[in-house]
Amino acid sequence: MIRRMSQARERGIPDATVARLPLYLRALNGLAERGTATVSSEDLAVAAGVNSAKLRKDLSHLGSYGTRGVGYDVEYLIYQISRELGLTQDWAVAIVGVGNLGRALANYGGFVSRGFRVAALFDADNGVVGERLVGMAVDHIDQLESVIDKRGVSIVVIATPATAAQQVADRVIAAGITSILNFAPVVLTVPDGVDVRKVDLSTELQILAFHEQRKADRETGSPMMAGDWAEAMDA
Amino acid sequence: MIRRMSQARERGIPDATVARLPLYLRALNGLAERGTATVSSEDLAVAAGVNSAKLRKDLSHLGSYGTRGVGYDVEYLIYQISRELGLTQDWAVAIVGVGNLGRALANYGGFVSRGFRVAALFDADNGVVGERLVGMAVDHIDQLESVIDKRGVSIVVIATPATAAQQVADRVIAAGITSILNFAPVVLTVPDGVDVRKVDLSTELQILAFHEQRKADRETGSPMMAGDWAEAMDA
DNA sequence: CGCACTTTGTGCATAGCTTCACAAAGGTAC
DNA sequence: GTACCTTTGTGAAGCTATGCACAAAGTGCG
Repeated sequence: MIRRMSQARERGIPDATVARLPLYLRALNGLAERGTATVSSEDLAVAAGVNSAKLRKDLSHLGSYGTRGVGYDVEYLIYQISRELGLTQDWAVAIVGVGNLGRALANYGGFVSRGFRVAALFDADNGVVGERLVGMAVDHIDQLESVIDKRGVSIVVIATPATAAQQVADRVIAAGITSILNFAPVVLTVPDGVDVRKVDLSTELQILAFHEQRKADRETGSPMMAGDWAEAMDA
Repeated sequence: MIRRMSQARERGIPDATVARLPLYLRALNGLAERGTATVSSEDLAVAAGVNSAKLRKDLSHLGSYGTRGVGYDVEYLIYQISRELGLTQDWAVAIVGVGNLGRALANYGGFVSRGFRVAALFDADNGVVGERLVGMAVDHIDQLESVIDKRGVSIVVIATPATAAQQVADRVIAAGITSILNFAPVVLTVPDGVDVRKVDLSTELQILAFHEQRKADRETGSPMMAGDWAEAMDA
């Protein structure tokens, strides 16, 4: 096969870049709504909250879609990023676990937006099964494999209690799923080839607490000493 | 001031390390519940899903808390990590926006767990104000500054619609808050010294979609061509 | 006491990411 | 057509993070 693309595109966009593309896409959509036709890397970088050199390097991994002296065509760049991210096709998403979080996710507007569609909802609780959300009846978890198969689900969101998460993961993987978004606070063990992304509220809070504490320490100049273990453990 | 600590502790733990400490903490809590007294870096690394050398290096940034030939004392390490993360004190957290997501967050068990306490709930909708959740009445957003001050809130979770997020951020920052966890899909602009962490569902889904597409491309060997813009834009 | 075994803590090489700085490329005005 | 202006795309340097591999430090047994 001939290597058509410029060397930048051969294969493999850095993970750090992929993680930022959604950010750029959102900023671009905002610009498009306001009717902006072209944008410079500098302005887009400000809108996305990143350094402009980084933005240009990120975009250069997709190809050479800018015009020197002018900037980037907003609509065209939206299309190119969407295509790269695989948003020009529709992804059928299943949500497992229709508790508070599952409901929030199902109702989340940006969810249904470009490229994603809630195609199935599952719960183990018979009090919830049958309930309708966003025009979709909740199926019993027993139906997991058959419904996933029937509706062409390719991404599964796990919003169950921590104790159920691994079991759900095992089942959906056995059913052929290779992309999982996990909200349960556990480390999922999965075979190679399966992508798991984790969203973890308490982790984020803990990281914030760390920095908040650092700021407080810096002001008072009195970090806690290392020797106070025994005392503190009494609490 | 005398530099007491070993050189590893002088100041500044790498961000990448800080981001993993909550993970280790969770794994350790699991071990503690099962009654394990000591654990090797190898076993803990498996439980946390990371490389053991990385785990040891991460822990070495906190100090030298292991015993060669034995491993780490589980309880002691839990305490040290908790202390480093600032979880030995209680953080009062306010949730702004009591929609589906806000409710899910307020009810989230792991939230209230070690170190964090929901101290205030705010909403702009008078239909929601006054409602009780987790033993806490929802206050009107007008009361934001006074309630934050009165209850000693130091971390704010923004779970509002995207359009309201920046405004809420501006107000809580003016009220002295320097740590924000943002669930709204917007880039918040904040002054130096304010930490913002973002949790973004659609970003995560888009990253998954990217990898899912890559897998599909690899199988069929037919990535979409770059020239099809005009056609695709008709859709 | 000494030897064999385990496991930590870290020096070092490597890989990946970020940022600077600038040449190359395109647009515009006259 | 030329001179000037703007902005991209990228080489190169610096920084951060990762993972190997091993010396140092501790345990336990005979």
